[in-house]
Amino acid sequence: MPATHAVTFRSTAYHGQRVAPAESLAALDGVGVVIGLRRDEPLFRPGDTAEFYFKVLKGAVRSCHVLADGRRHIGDFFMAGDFIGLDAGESYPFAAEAIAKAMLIRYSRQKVEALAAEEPRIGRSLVEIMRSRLAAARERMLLLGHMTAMERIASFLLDLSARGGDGRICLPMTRTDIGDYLGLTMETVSRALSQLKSEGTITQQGLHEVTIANPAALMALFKP
Amino acid sequence: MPATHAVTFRSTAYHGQRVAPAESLAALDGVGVVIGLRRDEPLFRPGDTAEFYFKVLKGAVRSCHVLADGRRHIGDFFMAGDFIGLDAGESYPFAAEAIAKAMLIRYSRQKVEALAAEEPRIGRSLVEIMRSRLAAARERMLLLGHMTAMERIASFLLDLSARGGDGRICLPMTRTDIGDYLGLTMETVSRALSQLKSEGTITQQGLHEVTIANPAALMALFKP
DNA sequence: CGCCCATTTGAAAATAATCAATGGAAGTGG
DNA sequence: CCACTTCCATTGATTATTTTCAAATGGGCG
Repeated sequence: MPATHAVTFRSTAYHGQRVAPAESLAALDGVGVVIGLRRDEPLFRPGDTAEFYFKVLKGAVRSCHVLADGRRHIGDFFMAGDFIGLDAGESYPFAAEAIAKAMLIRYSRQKVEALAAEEPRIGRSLVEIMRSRLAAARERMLLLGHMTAMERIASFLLDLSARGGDGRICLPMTRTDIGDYLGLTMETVSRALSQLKSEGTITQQGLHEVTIANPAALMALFKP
Repeated sequence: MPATHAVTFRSTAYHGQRVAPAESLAALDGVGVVIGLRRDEPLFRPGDTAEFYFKVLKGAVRSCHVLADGRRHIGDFFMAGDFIGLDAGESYPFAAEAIAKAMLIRYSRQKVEALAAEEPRIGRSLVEIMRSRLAAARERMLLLGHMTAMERIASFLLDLSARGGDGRICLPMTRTDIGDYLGLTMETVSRALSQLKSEGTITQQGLHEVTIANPAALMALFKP
């Protein structure tokens, strides 16, 4: 298999600064298997033995947790370049499902751990990645605990924009997904987006793509 | 210095299962300095170089983040046995202050990292601790994003009870602290506690100590 | 091309925040 | 050691934001 999946190796930090790409993890390339998923197809279920790590190549994946009474929480959206499962223990504590048609690499966790044991740099990269995850988690707790609906949406859009690269933001997930990620209802998400649209802060190109027309206005809404 | 601080070495997981004590970290004992803090005295401020790790021996510490408009978020309450700073990068991303008179051990971070570099088991313990922190963070995101006020309070009490050991729960922090930790106002916290008291689910021994009279009732409120 | 499902929008209801006043505990200084 | 002062907690009334319920619109996929 050519170097297709050796090229980009982004950190999986969501909010906050991106850590330096863990170059030492490049040692992992070549030990992975490519797999494909259809929309809504599960990658794994909660409680499954955490035998693998994954990296998203194309498409998007969500991690989610469903409560006894049906409420659903989405822990993360994983886009191209993001890792899944690095922070699992014995088994995965949540489910992972494809949001849209997706392609991933699957790494044997055992092999990675073995590499980490004999090559301290890999172990350190893992720690670095986990640090950045924790930083992201802290920021998201702040968001979920203390921000208004509009602030959450603004933060979400800025975040995706920072990850996606240019101005066009791709939103492969549904409004319900976004709501379950931000602790809001679908309706509230929709209303917030509509308001941003009517104020001219964002423009919409189809349901699943928006552009930030006025970044300053968005940033003014989100003040950490 | 005697083995006073080699005795208990609890994981710092907040919610969720406790990981096995990281025995290999016992190698750290003997390299720490004991320090004391008065009520509200800062341990460090956001942006300070993260030169040290700390372990709480006695008392309690909070980590907090103040937004531009004055809203305050408390990231964690650290009680006896808990570690502070393990997940920091170059500098601390938040402030840490004593909630009540506290005693801690201060470890040189450099020394710990050096130990970790030559002794993979220590590195692995760090990863384990961070894994459990991430698991706790995930659970708290779920809480902050999808739980009602009463559910948050129930979870908080059960959590403290699990950490504290026996039935008596010590609440050294103010109601405002609890609110800032759970994403609620002081008044909402107070009302929820009053309701639990009037229902006979908890009893109160002074402002800063409660007992769970009916654990089943609390657990019924908190359903993950 | 047509059906189905996600989205949008509106109106009503609920939860928690805010505003406000009282009561009580802890800590200070004489 | 006691009294004073200050801060914290409690409780009540009101307001605001978000959820819930409901209907209509529109896009995307087969």
